[in-house]
Amino acid sequence: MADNISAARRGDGHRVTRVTSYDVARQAGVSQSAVSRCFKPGASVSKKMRARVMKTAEDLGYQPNAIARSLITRRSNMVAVVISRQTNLYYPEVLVQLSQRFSERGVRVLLFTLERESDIDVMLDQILQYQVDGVVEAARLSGPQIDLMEKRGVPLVFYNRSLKDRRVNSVCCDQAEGERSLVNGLVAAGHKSFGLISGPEDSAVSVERTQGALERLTELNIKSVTVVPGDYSYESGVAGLLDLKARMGKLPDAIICANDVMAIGCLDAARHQLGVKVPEDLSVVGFDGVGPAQWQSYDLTTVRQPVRRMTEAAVSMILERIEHPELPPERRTFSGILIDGGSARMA
Amino acid sequence: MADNISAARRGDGHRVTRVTSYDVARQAGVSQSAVSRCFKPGASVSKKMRARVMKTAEDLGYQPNAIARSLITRRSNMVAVVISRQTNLYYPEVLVQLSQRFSERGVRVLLFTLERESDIDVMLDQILQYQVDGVVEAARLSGPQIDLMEKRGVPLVFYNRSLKDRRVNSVCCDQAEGERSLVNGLVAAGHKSFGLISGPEDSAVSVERTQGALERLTELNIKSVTVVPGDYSYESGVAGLLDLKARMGKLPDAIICANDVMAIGCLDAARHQLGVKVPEDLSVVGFDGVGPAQWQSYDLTTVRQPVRRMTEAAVSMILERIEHPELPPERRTFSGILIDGGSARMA
DNA sequence: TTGAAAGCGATACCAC
DNA sequence: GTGGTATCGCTTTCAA
Repeated sequence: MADNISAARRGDGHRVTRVTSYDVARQAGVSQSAVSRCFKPGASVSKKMRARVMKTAEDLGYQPNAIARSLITRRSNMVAVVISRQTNLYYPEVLVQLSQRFSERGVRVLLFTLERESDIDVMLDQILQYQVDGVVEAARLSGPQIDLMEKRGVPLVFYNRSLKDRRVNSVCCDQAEGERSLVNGLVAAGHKSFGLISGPEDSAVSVERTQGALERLTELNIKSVTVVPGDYSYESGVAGLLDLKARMGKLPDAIICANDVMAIGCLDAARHQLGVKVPEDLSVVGFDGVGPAQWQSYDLTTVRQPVRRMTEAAVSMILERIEHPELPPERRTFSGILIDGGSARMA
Repeated sequence: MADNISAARRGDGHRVTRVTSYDVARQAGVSQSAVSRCFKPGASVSKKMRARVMKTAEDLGYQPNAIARSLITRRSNMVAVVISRQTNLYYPEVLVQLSQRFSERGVRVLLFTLERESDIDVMLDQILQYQVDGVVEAARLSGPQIDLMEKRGVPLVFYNRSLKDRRVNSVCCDQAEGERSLVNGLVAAGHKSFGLISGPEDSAVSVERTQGALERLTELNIKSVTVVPGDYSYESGVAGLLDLKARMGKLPDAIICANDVMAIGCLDAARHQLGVKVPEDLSVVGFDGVGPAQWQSYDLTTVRQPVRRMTEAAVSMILERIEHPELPPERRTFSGILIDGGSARMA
């Protein structure tokens, strides 16, 4: 331990050990604790000391080691964000916003993307090992999985998913309400027969949307309703349209898709494969309000999720829970914004 | 320190201290080092010991603390991925793939998204503090910034950016080559006048694309070429088209856009605002090969980047550099794949 | 205000 | 194969 500085480099110039607070302390002729204090906002250090230490820190290129700090403070300042591959592909805005909001608040994001839902157990272990302060889940978790996180004392906020029979923190867009308003508009405009293209079965959001639409259709006494499966992809929107036509014998008056990307696929297939006029002969609606939905070729009628507000809510909710773990579970539900585009005849 | 287990909980059930290897050791009646060894693959532990330890670890819900491990091993097993907001919004595939590839190799991703390029200095400090083992930069870095990372001994791989006058690790798609092949096809098909919509000035990729196209046009002795600025967004594709028309007096034969999203905007504006037939009266080409480029409304002629191969290359390049810091800088350049869609007349 | 010393929770190098 | 002990780089009492 004689000379950390020279020992810190190998012949090839690659640093082997980093500059530590001890190095700074020695160089500045102060104690190591003093150095530590200088980097702690609001600590009691004399002006002279601070200036001296900061100067040598700068010279040596010292940066406090966040890993070591985390070990002693038991705060990693990292939050895990778990997002499904699909969500980021079809709705990248969410991750971008979350990342930005956390970054503004000085919190680092450890990213986990899920290819298959089955990978989640391994991932939870990883998340726990990395001692994140909290988790934002834009994916489904089973009861036992939630139990695990709770037992470990890791605050958890669900983004756009929540288990009905469980008290968890969540930020959601009101999927059912959004669907109901779409149905209301369509029915009021005279549509009589409906086709629905649902999303992945394992997506709670997708189920809520399809259920919401179905319920409202039933309430309004609409009899002709057919549901076909989809998986949120463009291709499944195309296939869904053809599927509906085959099953119903002819096209319905309106098609309600569980997300925008499928609606876009459906719309494209109607126009380009079947030569059907949208919205004159067929109305198509989606959900999400993604960028492409506004493109002139589509001008989709849809429900936009208030992503900015939702991500802000999720971020502050998790940070509050980190500060105050005793806070009771909270559910924040945001209404979507009906975008009356040109892909559907609405009242 | 008498009873960690009971001390580990407060009245409300929130864990305050985690289960450590000491807890497991005590419970299992073995040494703490033994516990550690059991969690290290390939360590010499007897079957009996391993079984015993794993059992109590399971019972207690013990997971090794990755932070503590990182501190002693000087390996965080985390890699920083720096990506611009734009890249993830317009081209989400990249981040999804990178994340997936790292995850497969047992490496965690610390995500940094850049809103403005100016934020990058603060971010680099953050990256260094968190002791990441390496960095994948899908953003521009200045010379001094690269110096900083090198001085700190953090391996760095650029994704689709590289400084000409610097030896750095990078994985790139050959932007210029891609543009040249687009130009070749367009010129061979008889297009005489060209409009170019460039991307953000601070994006090296965008500059390479526009330059590549310009060079080839010059080589082929095409005189009528106008360049207008864009920013990669759909809106700037729309504006670019109108801008080109205004500046040239009439529309060119072909428009070359620095990315797909602008090409889509351009195409939409041509068809829906100007009533121009694409590709009959105007050819439009893009670059990237994003999902929407293949949608039936667009069927864009473009150059697809081999994202899968590129992300694989970036991931293995950075992991190799982490294992062997002495490896010399390497540049891997991939050719794009020409997608001969329906938005341009090509030879 | 400052410095000495005790951890945080693991790994790794020792003897045994 | 197993257990003791010295780190890793920091924060945090506790005296001075």
